[in-house]
Amino acid sequence: MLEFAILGLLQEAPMHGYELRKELTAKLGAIRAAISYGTLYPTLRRLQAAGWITEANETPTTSDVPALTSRRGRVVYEITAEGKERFAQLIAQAGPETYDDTGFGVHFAFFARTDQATRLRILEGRRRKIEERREGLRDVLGRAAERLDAYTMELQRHGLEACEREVRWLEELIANERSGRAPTAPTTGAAGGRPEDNSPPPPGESRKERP
Amino acid sequence: MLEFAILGLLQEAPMHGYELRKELTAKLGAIRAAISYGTLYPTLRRLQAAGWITEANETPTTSDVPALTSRRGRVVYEITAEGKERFAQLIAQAGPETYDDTGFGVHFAFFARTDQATRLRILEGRRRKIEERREGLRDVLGRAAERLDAYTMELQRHGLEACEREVRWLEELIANERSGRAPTAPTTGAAGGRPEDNSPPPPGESRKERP
DNA sequence: GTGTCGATGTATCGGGCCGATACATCGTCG
DNA sequence: CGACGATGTATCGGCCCGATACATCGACAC
Repeated sequence: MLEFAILGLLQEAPMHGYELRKELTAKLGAIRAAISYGTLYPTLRRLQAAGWITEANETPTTSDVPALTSRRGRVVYEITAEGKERFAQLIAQAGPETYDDTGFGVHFAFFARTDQATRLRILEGRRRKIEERREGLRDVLGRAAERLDAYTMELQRHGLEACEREVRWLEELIANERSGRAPTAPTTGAAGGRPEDNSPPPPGESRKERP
Repeated sequence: MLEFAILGLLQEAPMHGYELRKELTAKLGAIRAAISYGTLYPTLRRLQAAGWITEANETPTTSDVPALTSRRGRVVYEITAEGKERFAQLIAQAGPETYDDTGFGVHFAFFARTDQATRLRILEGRRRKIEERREGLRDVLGRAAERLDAYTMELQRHGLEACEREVRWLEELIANERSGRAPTAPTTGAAGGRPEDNSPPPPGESRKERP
């Protein structure tokens, strides 16, 4: 999962570890806590060993001061062609982990780089999974009610409500997706229409308007 | 976290691994997926090594079929006195992990075995943590809006809404707690299923651990 | 009879991810 | 000029997961 997120972020710009963590936190703050360095640095090493990222020479920034770089300094990583290929492959293939809380959140965060068919497939898979969880909770609340104390039941009830709300949210997103609009855009005409402009790598950054 | 849940469940009845997993899934279904056996069995071994649980002889069902027990059969675990002490200690001391999603859920699921002061402390700690997450999301949605694509923003928006809702839920629970009522119970009598298996260890209500 | 299928049941292994910890540089403010 | 917080890289022990293997049992089919 982290591998996916790192490859996705490095396609926007080369970065060093600390920066990567900040961007990761900003982008995924809704679905998980800040990534640990104890995870990040070994993962970077793993990605580098696999050939998906490489160390980029830190820009000497105009008038040199070259020799002083002997200090440990920042290590800037950039994605390789193989890395981009790997990212595309990770987007396309959806394993079961694509639909759990973290996996779905990470995939969703990179929907702007995902084609519409895949977006739809992921949203529907997620909906299915949440519906199953919802049914499980309904079962427990119904059949096993007298075996559970009031606090446990309240926890299930709250979880059930969250499931129902997420299903509704997904329904909306799926409907939007099918009608070719941007995420939540009951908005006015601002830049909405073209769903096909999400092609990933072009230098023109894909900022969609929604202020 | 799993250690906590196992000790809590084994105080209700001795159980073998498979059964433990089912009960765990029923009790914690709202907050996490089913526990993996690759976690459960090593954890049971760890708890046993620590002296907090022991293997209970499966009831030989009086005098018959003795030698046949050579088969691998089920291994029933029961909690020890040290285990109960450990559980009480884990309830009392609240580290940072007590307030993250999983940690809070597990603690909440055993609120029926937790004294009111501790319940209140945990609920307020959780509220504080969620409020911080909420502020973080508001920051991102406000300040960094133009740096994010529409899907990422929608994810944050949805996460923000979930935070706001959880804060309201916690507020309710805290108010109930202060007024001395059971969770959200316009329902039947006391806080629990059957009164006999509830309130197991100390009839003495308020153990004062206030620092 | 026997085949096989799903539920029950215990167990290991590689690997991802975490928190704690350590250490070094830099700008700023008192 | 010294303390402090932000920036920055890195390791280690340990929890937990998914995949996998294997064994027993009742039930239902053939």
